[in-house]
Amino acid sequence: MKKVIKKKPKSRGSLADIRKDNLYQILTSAEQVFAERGYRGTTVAAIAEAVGLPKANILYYFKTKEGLYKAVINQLLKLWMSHMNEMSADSHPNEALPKYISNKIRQSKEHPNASRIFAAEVLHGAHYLRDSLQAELKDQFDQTCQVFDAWVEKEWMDPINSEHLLFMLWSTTQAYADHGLQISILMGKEHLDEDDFEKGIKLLTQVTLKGCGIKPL
Amino acid sequence: MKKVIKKKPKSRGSLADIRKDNLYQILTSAEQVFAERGYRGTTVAAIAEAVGLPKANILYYFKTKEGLYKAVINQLLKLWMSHMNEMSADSHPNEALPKYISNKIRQSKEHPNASRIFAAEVLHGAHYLRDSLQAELKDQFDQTCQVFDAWVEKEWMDPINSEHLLFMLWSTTQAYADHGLQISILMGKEHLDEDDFEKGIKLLTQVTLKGCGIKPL
DNA sequence: GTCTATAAGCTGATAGAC
DNA sequence: GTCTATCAGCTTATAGAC
Repeated sequence: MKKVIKKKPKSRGSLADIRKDNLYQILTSAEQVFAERGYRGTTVAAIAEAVGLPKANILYYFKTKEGLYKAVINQLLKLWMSHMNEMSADSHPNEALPKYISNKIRQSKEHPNASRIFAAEVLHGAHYLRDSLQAELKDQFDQTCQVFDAWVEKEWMDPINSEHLLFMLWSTTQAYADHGLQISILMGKEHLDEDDFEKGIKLLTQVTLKGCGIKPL
Repeated sequence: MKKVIKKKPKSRGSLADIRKDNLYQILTSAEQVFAERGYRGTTVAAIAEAVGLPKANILYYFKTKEGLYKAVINQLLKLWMSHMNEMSADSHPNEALPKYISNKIRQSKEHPNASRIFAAEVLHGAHYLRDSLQAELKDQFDQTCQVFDAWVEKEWMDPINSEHLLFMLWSTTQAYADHGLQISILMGKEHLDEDDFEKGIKLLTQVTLKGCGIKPL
């Protein structure tokens, strides 16, 4: 409830270093708190406490709560899209798809907050993300669908609906972040462990490859 | 911004009827608003406006905002679980699985708000749903996993991890509610139409059945 | 750059007239 | 049962001393 520790590690640092360091720490803590409580449920005071700075200091670096939130989600979209362009028309699906599934699930493990904030955004109308979705993400989406269609054309996989296949890949892999709590509760665990993520990767790869008629390596 | 219409259709109704009718309308409108804005983003005033009643009237029927929210999510869990017990050990997967997938996606179409509120709950810690998840849902989950294992035992499907298969079914079918906005944006549409849901059902059924090695009918 | 104190506005909840 | 008026508390954001 109360700030326990106020840290002042400003030794050695120039002003620019302090600024950079503070910005980084604020963004990191804000990501955490926004993911846990959602935009409206998050108070600037809670972020300040997580960082270990007074409230006014947060608003010194980011003029408004909304500005801080936008800064956070702009980082996230890049991260979220980062593995998609690894799938290209000349890569073979029996290699590219397992790699994509594995990368996305590992991302759900390493950066669950990115996925969660993103999911909450979409769930509640994507007010701050709509433009980015229509621009950057739509581009990536169309390109990846064309890759799938090319794979079908070459008879490397069964005729499938490329758009819905991509929706399937997204929802199944993100589930390990967005529904991670539900999954761990149903498995009777406190947290998902490495073994759970590996089993998820294995099942999704198995079902997806065989389900799309892709011959294994 | 302002209440446009104040409706008073209390003609003919007894007091009990009025009460029942108001309770129903409040719960319905509240579900809508909670789904759109989340728990913290929802104000009692917004619900009141949606129903067409003064704010104090909402709080007359439901003592607190939290109480109203709990009433809403308790309805949802029942709805959310409603199709799972249609899969039994003696039903054959080539019939039961397509039916389940179809039912769940149709539910995402007919009752997207149920799925969205549920998703937001889990996303932000399941504070109001945790007990129900550990009790009722866990029971259903374990039973359904046993059904899957029985199917594997009878060699009606490939050896698969039953737990993660169920997570896959949930996330893919719910996506048409939870990520519906994202999907429609990427497809360049205002809303998903019947054709989109049918294509989703077709792809998921195709990939899941073949991916699990289930012989078609 | 840092931080305390405070202003300004919103929100859940209640009192009390009808 | 219905509804207006209002209170008490919280939250964002700013002013201004250091």
